[in-house]
Amino acid sequence: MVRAKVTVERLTLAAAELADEVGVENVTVAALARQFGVKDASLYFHLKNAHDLRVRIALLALAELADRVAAALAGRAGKDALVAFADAYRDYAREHPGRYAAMQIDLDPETAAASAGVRHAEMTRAILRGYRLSEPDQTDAVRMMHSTFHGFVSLEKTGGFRHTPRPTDDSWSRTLDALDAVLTNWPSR
Amino acid sequence: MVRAKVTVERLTLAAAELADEVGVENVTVAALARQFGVKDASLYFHLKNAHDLRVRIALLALAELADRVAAALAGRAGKDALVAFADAYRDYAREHPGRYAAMQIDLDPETAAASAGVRHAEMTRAILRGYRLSEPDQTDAVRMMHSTFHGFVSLEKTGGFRHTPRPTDDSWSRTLDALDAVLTNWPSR
DNA sequence: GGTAGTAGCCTAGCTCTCCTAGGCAAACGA
DNA sequence: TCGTTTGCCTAGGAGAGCTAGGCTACTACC
Repeated sequence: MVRAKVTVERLTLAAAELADEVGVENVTVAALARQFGVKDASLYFHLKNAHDLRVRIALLALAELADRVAAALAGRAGKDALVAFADAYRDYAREHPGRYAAMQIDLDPETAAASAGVRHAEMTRAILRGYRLSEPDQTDAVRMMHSTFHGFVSLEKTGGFRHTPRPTDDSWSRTLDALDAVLTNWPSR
Repeated sequence: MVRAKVTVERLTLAAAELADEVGVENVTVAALARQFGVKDASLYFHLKNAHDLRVRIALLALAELADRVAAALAGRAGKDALVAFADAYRDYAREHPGRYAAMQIDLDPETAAASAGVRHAEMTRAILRGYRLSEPDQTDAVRMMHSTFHGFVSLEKTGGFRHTPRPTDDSWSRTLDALDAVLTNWPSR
């Protein structure tokens, strides 16, 4: 009998794929065990508990997304960089709805600090270098950017835009135009 | 023996309060039954299933929020109206985190169309009358506004802003300033 | 005011998930 | 070769979701 070579990494990856297919809330230890041809109890050798599994999906997703954004950002500046960041973010969320949803569970502070989430913050700030904003405007702008991206993607997914026929792609690019405009001309107090 | 007078309305309200205390994901038919001093199986006379319960919480929340926003909007226009809307939205989300989370579950199209969600859309459009935007800019602006509000509130709740010391209240009001600025001067193609 | 119907609860019982405890066997290092 | 560790197993309990079917109390109607 050949051992199945179950590792935390393989479990996490399989769980992430499962999440994209059936949603994070349906990612269950039992289902994962079935996929690996193993009893559910056996997985508790690798995982602390079910919540631990979801956290691992979240961390995987944060790292993957950070990689994508970094790649998209390479060699760009100003509005180019803004759009590249935004598109990479939205594309990832649409390709991996389960992973994206997992990213929204709140991590405890230490875990969050050690996650790839900090890379996002750094990269967002990097974009703003093209817009010459100083603190605390920069922090406010980062928060607004992130809010806009996350809010749009989130509402698009849950169908919040369905009642109007206009293609969401169009609204998305116009929203980015608006964001670029307001960053270029950030209102002073 | 006095009958407990369990009705769908009372169940939904109790469930909503439970959601605010322990989170929607922990709102269980069994827990609700315990609160009413009744066996869990009995509640299936009033509810279709557990998902039905959560949907009812969502619809309640949408209606409550629409009422609040409507009240906040009365007699205001322009930026005043924008800020009043936004604050009402954010305050509701912070006072009722469970209800707010329930609002994010995706309703099937018919349910959504019959919900108070449409009132939100109408009121958002009403705000934009102060900014003189014509279609399709208006739709794009509505979507951007909603995205910003939802994104900010959502990230604030899950701790997405925790890594920077700046008070979120300040970022919030500056974000609204920025939103007002970009609505006033919506970039033309 | 008796009686039929229905509303509203019950018990019993199934399935599924999460998780713990304790056991056994394969792989590996000394 | 012989422990030791690693990685799976079985057994089993708690709690959630849900169905089927039964009992009781209130309601309405003749």
